[in-house]
Order: sequence, then structure tokens, then C-alpha cells
Amino acid sequence: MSDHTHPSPAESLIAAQGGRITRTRVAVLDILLAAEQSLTHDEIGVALDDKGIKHDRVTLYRTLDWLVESGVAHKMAGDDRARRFGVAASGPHEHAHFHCDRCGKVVCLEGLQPAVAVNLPGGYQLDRAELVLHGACPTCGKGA
Amino acid sequence: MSDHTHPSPAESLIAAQGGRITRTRVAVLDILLAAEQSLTHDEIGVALDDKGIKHDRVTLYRTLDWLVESGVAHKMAGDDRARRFGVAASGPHEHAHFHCDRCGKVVCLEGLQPAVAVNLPGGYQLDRAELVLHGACPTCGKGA
DNA sequence: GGTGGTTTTGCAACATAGTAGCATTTGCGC
DNA sequence: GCGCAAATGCTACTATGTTGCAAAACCACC
Ligand SMILES: [Mn+2]
Ligand SMILES: [Mn+2]
Ligand SMILES: [Zn+2]
Ligand SMILES: [Zn+2]
Repeated sequence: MSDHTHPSPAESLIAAQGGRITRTRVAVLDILLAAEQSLTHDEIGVALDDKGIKHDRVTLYRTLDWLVESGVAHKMAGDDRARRFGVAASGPHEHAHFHCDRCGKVVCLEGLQPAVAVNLPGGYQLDRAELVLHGACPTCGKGA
Repeated sequence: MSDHTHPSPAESLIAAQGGRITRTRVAVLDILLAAEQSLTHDEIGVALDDKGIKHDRVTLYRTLDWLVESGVAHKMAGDDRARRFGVAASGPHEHAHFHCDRCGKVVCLEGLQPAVAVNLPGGYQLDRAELVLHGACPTCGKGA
């Protein structure tokens, strides 16, 4: 796609996963890296439009799936029925999230994963723990 | 609905929330109370059919919404895009959940809510913490 | 820089989960 | 029982995500 010799952070990330550098992937990753909150498929679609990047609904779904499968991005099922996507700027996705119950926005709380000292009932194998904090974000909390 | 003088646990729970005792509400609550895992709208619909309880898709959605709003049941957004419902047999919904990533089933881990000692960035107001443990359930873990 | 095979895209059709409006029925306080 | 608010059943609709397949874009290799 791009022919210059200095790969962008997005391009590097994609290449590191063995994926092809394509218009949509780079643009989506740019958007996610620049966002300070998780975004829905639809919000990313609008952001692509704003950038003048032509794209297809299905391609965007597949691009997001690929980013998640590759471990570059993460996916969160919200209370509304839209999944939200984000990238952790630094390293892998091992952190908690804050979900504002008023405006619905979801932010990554990097560097915040509490020691979950749980003793599971016998037979359960724990792979990972997912912590979501609910409440009001700074913007929404102001009025209270 | 029922005319006997001994209200069932389901009936008591419904009445305690100021709701009317209806066929669907009682049957759904009975199902949720008997289930040892969270159930989807669809699974509950099948269970109602099995019980011979005629019902409408939309009514079931509204019944479940009412149970959640009343605080009797809880709703979880899963990785598949179906919400799962459950009731905590004892008291309010303050516990973690285990999600089996292989078979997709979700169980309540009652009496297991870790002290989440997180210090949020300034401005965030914490209402509640939601903890979901991912891994393999006893059934699915056997083969590993 | 061109070529060829593989990956990715675009499009159309489909599937699933949930919602809205409104007339009819039902629970229940009286 | 009566009356009225609450709940239900229908129909239609929306939002979100998926599948199959042909066309286009990447890029390793020369
Ligand atoms: Mn995150
Ligand atoms: Mn639970
Ligand atoms: Zn907010
Ligand atoms: Zn399992």
C-alpha cells in the first residue's frame, strides 16, 4: 500500500503478526491507537468515512476479527449489544476496563490488574480473569 | 394466577418486587432458580416449551428485562452475542462468574467476590466491580 | 519492474438477537 | 364481581454480525 521506507506503528504491528499491510487494516489500527476509549464497529466505520477511507461493512468486521485473533486488539461485549474494540498502546491486553453506565463509554485501565485471589471450586481451570469496573466517568460524574 | 395459599419461592420473589404474579414470570423464575448455570433467552424459551407453558418471544424478553430491572435476576453479555440470565439463589447479585471458553457455559460463583483494591484515576466514580473468570469448566477440562 | 499464487476485499444475501406500537387479556385492589 | 392498571401476544421493524464467492490487491520471487 504505502511505498515509503519508514513503517508506521500500525504497519509495524500488522507486519509483526505476519499479516499483509492493507489500507483498511492500517487505517483501523491508526484509529484504534489514537482513540482513548474502546470503539464500536460502527464508530470505527464513521471514523473511516471521516478519513475518506472507502470500506465495506463486512471487511471492517473481518479486519477487526483479524486484529483480535492476532492479539493486537481486544474485544469487549458491552451491555448494549455492540462489541467494542481497543488496542493497548503498551504490550498485551492484561488490564481492567472501566465502563461508564451513563454514557456507555469504555476505557482501558492500563497498569491496573488486581491480584484476584480466588479459590475456584474443584475442576475449574483458570486461564484469565476479566475485570470490569462500572460507574460514572469523569464527564458524566460532574453533574451528580 | 395460582389460587393456593402457599406462595412458591418464585411467587414470593416476584411479589416482593411489587410485580404481578403471572404464568410467565413464575415459570421463568422457576427455571432460573433450578438452573445451575446462566441461560440464554432461547434456552429459557425451550425450557418453557418443555414445561408446556405457552409464551411469546417478546413477552419473554420483557419478562427477563423486568426480572433484571427488579434486581431479581442478572444479565451477562457473553462472547457469543447472546445475553445470559441467572438468579443468585441467596441474596443479591454480588459475585463473580466463570465462563467456560470451550462450551460457552456460564456459572455463578457465589460467595466469591475478591477485594478489588484498585485505585482509579481521578474523577471516576466506582459503583460496582464485575469479575469474569475465563477457562475450562470441569466437563471440558477433562480431555485436556 | 513484472508475474503468480495467496490473501484480502466487496457485494449480495442471509441469520440472529433484540425492540416498538398497539389492541387484547389478565391480575388484583376494592 | 368490577374496573383499571399491568402484562401479554402479534406484527413489523432495527441492529448487529455471518456466509459464499468472484474480483482485486499484496508481496515473495525473479
Ligand atoms: Mn483494553
Ligand atoms: Mn450470577
Ligand atoms: Zn460517561
Ligand atoms: Zn465447558
